[in-house]
Amino acid sequence: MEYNPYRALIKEFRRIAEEITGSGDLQVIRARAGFGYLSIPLHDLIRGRPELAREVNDKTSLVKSPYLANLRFINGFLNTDVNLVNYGKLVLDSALALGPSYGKSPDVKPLNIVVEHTSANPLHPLHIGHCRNMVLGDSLVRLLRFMGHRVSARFYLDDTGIQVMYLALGYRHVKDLVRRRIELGLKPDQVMWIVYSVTNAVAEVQRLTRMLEGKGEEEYRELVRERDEWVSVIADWLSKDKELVDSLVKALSSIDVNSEVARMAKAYEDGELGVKELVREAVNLVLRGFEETLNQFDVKFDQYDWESEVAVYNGLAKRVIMDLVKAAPSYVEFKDGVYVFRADKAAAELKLWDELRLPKFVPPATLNRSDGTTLYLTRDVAYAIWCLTNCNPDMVVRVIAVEQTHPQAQLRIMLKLLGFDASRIVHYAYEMVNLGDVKMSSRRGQAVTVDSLLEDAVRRVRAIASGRGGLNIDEVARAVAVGAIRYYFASVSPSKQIVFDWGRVLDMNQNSGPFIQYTYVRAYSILNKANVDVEPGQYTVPTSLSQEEGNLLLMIGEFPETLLKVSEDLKLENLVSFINRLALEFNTFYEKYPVINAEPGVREFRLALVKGVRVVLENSMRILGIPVLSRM
RNA sequence: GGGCCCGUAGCUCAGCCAGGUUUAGAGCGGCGGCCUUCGGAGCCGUAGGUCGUGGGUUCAAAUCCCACCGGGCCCGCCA
Repeated sequence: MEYNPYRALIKEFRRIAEEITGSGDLQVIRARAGFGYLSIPLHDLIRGRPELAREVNDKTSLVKSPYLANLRFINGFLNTDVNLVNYGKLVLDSALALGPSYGKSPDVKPLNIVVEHTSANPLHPLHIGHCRNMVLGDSLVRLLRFMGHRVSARFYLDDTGIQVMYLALGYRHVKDLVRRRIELGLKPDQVMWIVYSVTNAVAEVQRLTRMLEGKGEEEYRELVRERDEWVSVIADWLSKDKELVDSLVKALSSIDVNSEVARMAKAYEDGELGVKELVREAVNLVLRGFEETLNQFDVKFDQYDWESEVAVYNGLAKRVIMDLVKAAPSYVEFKDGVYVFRADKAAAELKLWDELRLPKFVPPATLNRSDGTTLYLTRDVAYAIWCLTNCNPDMVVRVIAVEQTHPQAQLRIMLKLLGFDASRIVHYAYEMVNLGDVKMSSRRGQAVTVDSLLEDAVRRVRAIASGRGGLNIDEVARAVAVGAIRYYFASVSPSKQIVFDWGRVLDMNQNSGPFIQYTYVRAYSILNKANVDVEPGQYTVPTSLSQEEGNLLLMIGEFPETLLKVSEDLKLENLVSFINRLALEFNTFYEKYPVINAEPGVREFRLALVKGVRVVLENSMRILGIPVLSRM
């Protein structure tokens, strides 16, 4: 048995090649189709040494190895096939014996890892941008746990930001209406979205109206145009919930929203009781909505870190500024009541680019508002310090949109200057999700929510599944929809922008979550019907294998190595494409060869093979959070 | 103006970090087939590509380097 059969195979090949060539440090690559399975380029070695080339060529036929076959020297490459009878047995025995742990690499040193993800501001329902974050983050959590690391999944809850105060202010005036709607079954974050967006719109209308005074004609027109946009935001919400919006607008009309919000922000940071209660109540309502959505996708957090608790009330955020002044006075400027951190200067003078993986340009950062309240970045530094101190992580993976590259770079520089090991903090950046040519704006009420995406997917799946009897359609539809959505977001490199396309997400054909689930069901039902449990060693690999059987053995053998690389690079999309290839190959095999009705001997082998495929599919699905179904 | 990311088939994307062999891979969509066999959300076949452009490095470039073109994001009291 081997935890990583592929690696064992490579080791064997390298050993033999080194023996033949008398040279060490050879690089094994996958052979191109038609040239065997593995290959070692020897061009450098044999250049100008024809006698060595001849020697290598002669020696290949003498090699004896249980795992390698048909070693030959072609075009400067040492190519080899695999002895599938022996290697295939090693692979299957390993997959069968290890089962749910097949793919784990026991020599990976277990680390303490914090994965912080989703971390949406508690203002409105999660939208498809958050969905990408959530899927990536939760899959990383599952992946790293599978590999044996101790992972803490954390949601950084920004309850201190100015935007939350808009939500809380609006909520103060329509509490009863909000409560009634939630009691009637509306999702709390959905209701609070209206409150947040309308309050924001009223604030914008007020601000723009004030700006109109004494402006020239052109500027005046521009401001009115901008104001009209916000008026139409209110109008849109009005058409959805007239009672709530009417009474909210009426209540806010007598208030200077912007200055009240600023006052509340200060009061909340100071821990003033009334405001604190109000904000917590509002935030908790939105959070209840988040959790409903997260549960649908089986996303669990070990901890919600409330920013006010981990960064503000403990005084850390303010101390960050003072400590920075002390530790790096030449990089902190003070003017007009505001501290500015010269990240640009620090990065350049201390040459931190490589150590902290910084972009070549990092802009300066303002650390506080002139009214004394803290800014997000400063609180974020405080949170990082809190996290490094309290969670004792070897690595902190933060799933955060790529547009925050600069603030995240500034954060690492500050941490470094404050004496912390900032290189442990990894900004796992993902590109944004667009709706065609419009950028989403939850503030303006323009966003596709995760809930609506899921419901649409469920509807779509129901249409396909309704023809099948004897199963709980609703439960299955939900699991398949979740699988489709998770697969889609995990399959695209985080560095690529996504133009959101319902058709692609809801595609249930090959290269999709449902396709993987379906393939698993096929494997499962064969094994279920055969009703025998194949154990390691209870079968022999036939000498005449089909192409498909051989490919499946090789792929099962590659799984641990693939997974190891995926977990080192944090590239989930490579796991996705691996299982898609495996599923394609398995379905080809499935169509062509009987398993249960195969002749004795072959039957046992094929059952073992199917079981091996099932093990790899199941482990992969668990890592990607694709629900595992036995019927669908 | 500066920095970062993306550009591969009509469309959506792997492959690039650690270059490798003669035909650069998937899916969707086209077109043509397969329901007497373990579940057809499947399978088989077929058409479709100057790997954005131009240089360079190399025995060898989609992959590394440089320049340019196209798209996106960021660049001090939002997050």
